[in-house]
Amino acid sequence: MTPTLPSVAPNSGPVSLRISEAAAQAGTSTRTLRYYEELGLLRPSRHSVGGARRYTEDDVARLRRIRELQELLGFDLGEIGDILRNEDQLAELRNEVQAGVTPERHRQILDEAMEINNRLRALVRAKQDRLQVMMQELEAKARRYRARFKELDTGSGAASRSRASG
Amino acid sequence: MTPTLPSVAPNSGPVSLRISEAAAQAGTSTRTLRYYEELGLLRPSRHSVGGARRYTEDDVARLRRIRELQELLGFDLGEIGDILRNEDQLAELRNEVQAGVTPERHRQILDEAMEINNRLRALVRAKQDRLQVMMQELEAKARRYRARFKELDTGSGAASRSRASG
DNA sequence: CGCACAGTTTACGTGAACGTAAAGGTCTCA
DNA sequence: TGAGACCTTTACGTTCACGTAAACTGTGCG
Repeated sequence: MTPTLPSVAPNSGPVSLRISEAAAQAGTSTRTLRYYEELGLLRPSRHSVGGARRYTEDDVARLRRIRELQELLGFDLGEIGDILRNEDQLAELRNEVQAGVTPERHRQILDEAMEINNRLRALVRAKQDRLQVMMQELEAKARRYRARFKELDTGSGAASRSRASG
Repeated sequence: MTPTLPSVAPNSGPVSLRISEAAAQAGTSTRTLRYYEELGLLRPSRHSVGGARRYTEDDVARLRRIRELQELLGFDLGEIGDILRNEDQLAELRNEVQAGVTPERHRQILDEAMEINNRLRALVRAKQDRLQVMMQELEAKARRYRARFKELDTGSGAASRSRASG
């Protein structure tokens, strides 16, 4: 049988997923997760006693985030690393793990985060605009196609076929 | 000097661009154009006497189309080839180069085009939706960042810094 | 305990999309 | 008639993002 997780209690604490499960939840492979870890993008929050990677739901969320930045915005993994590292710094500040941080440093990190945020939003807007243009072109084409279908149907008395619906 | 184009008349007929110019207009490289040609994606409409590639504005438009499908929708060059080939078939029909085409064949090609069009539109819509979600998340983050800036500013009496504007 | 499956590291392989260099041909101008 | 910028083909190189295989370890069940 497939080995169950080292469940201390039947279902307590943050649910730990093995690597194959985490990969499946994000629609990717175990190799990909190990590769991301190698690049410093995604570290499992925990390990089993034997050293096997155990992922939390937050880890999976981070993984999904990576995939979105990659597939949707077209960043390479290096750029994604830059983005994530900055957010991690910010998270560290919030957790006040770093009590001895100066307000200047705090402000600097916030500035960086804001700049990245601005760049991302600009990029998203740009993509949205381009997609809208493309969509309009596609719709125009669809209209032309439909017109040509009508032409064909009226031109010949043939019965209308199965047709992909707009 | 840079050799001028074999201008029969100062500026008549479809403007022919050399490969470097066409590449520049699409923001890519000459290698890329030759590669696309190798894959059957983009053939220059004309050649110089000596055999050099000459691209029309339509060729450049097609090139830009390829880049959009690649960068915006994430297709690989093989899939883009499928899409373009179908559209080319349709264009051939319009030009009635193929006079001996049966209405059945005509309808079949139109059906294929419509199906591709539907798939593309669905994909664009999906991307638009995902981008919108991402944008909302980014905006939420931006708001949190701004709140933290205020925290910092009121917390200390320091002068406000240069700040990235939202 | 031992089986079977999942996980581990290490390392080489792969496909896509070009980059780049070599060796030569072409086109226009001076 | 060069000079020089641009072009050609051929072919090997490169980067990214993993895939895949090998050899080994760990985990849970019967």
